[in-house]
Amino acid sequence: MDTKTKIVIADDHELIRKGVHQIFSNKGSFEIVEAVDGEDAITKIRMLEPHVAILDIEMPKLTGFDVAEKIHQESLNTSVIILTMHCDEQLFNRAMDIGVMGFVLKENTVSEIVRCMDKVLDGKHYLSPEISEFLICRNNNLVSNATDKQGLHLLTETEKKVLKEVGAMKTSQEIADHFGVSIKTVQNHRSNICAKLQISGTHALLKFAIEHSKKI
Amino acid sequence: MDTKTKIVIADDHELIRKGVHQIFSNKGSFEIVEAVDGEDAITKIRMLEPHVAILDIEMPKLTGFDVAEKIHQESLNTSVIILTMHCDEQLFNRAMDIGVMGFVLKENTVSEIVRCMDKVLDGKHYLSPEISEFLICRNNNLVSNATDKQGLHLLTETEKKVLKEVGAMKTSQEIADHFGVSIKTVQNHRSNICAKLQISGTHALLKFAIEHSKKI
DNA sequence: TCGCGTGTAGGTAGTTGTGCCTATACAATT
DNA sequence: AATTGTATAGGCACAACTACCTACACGCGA
Repeated sequence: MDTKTKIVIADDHELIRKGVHQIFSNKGSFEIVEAVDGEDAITKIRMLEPHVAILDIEMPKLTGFDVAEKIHQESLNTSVIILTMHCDEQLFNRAMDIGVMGFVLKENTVSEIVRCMDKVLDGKHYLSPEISEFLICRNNNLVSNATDKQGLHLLTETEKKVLKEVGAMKTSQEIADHFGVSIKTVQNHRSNICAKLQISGTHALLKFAIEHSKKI
Repeated sequence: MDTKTKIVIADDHELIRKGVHQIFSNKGSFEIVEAVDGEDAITKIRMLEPHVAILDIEMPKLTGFDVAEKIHQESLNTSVIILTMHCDEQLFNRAMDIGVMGFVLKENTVSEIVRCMDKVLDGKHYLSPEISEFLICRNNNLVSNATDKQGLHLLTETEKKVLKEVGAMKTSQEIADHFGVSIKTVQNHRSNICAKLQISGTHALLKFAIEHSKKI
């Protein structure tokens, strides 16, 4: 049985790689692979499919975000920890959108990286406290997202009510019963909503409704 | 000129009060006042209007939340740091709703409290990384309870990969193409996943996948 | 009054996913 | 050698949603 936790460390600075390598090689059951740039990283991640990939953002050829996006697109079973020097809100937001599990600053202590690894291996998120500020901003800004509102404000009240029920995982029939109308009416509303939101596909509306349920 | 930073420490445990007191009295320019319960705290905060109030949640007479709410209602110019033993999602959400600036666990290190104080005095938020998970859940409007994970660990690797793709809004056909297998295989995986997760209904799996997409 | 948006309702066809079967192949375990 | 778990693949009936149509009633503004 291979009980070792596989991790890939990608950073173009050898010092950082060695430092992280040192931290976890001292901790026992880790199988550690280093990558010197983004392409090297994604190649090794594809091969090994490690439990965790620790990625620098600024690397030659591919950024850490590019690598994280590929991991996500290819549905690789690898959690991403971003290790960066920059405490920057845009960078952080991009990381959250891609779905990284950890975000640690290089200025943080060694114990921070270890705690992050523990949490991520436990399937949880870990953010350096320095950047929790950004997450709170993100949290408070949820309602006023320009692109989302463009679509939503086009909807009539009835359509919004229907969309709300769709987001609550109700079928068209259930919605029709709830409002005392025909199922065809509900289906028409759904079609019209799709058209206004410019979405198509079998379950695009359901996904939209779930993701925006709090804003409707 | 009074250049000292005024802080009030409210906790019914003397040991905690003395500990925090010690930390900041060693750091120089702090004027520190202790309070033994919630009523004592709000009285002293009204009088002094300190820059920061460090509040325990569980205190006699008034909880830390009650005190924080009064501070907010009376528009006192005092930032609140909640210092608690419990890493609890409900408590955290309540704190965020009231508008506290800091949330630190007693199990955290001393340096954590100092960093928190620095950030809050700088007008920023500070959250213990242990609870950033809750904020992400809050952000994503997710529920992170144990029952979810109990289901997830039953899944095989292939099933997890399929579930991941489902959460990315891919159809069975697209997933089949992506993995180079038959659509029937994918549909079988979906059925098996539904059975293991004990969910049923036309779109229950899609909803589950979307809501848990970050954890798969 | 005419047009437009809105809410209502129906038709038909096609796609997608579920539920419930069978079945084969392979690996690990018993 | 038999069993179990996993991944693979197919059949069939049914449910749910989409896509693209028509149609009518109502109210509001030009």
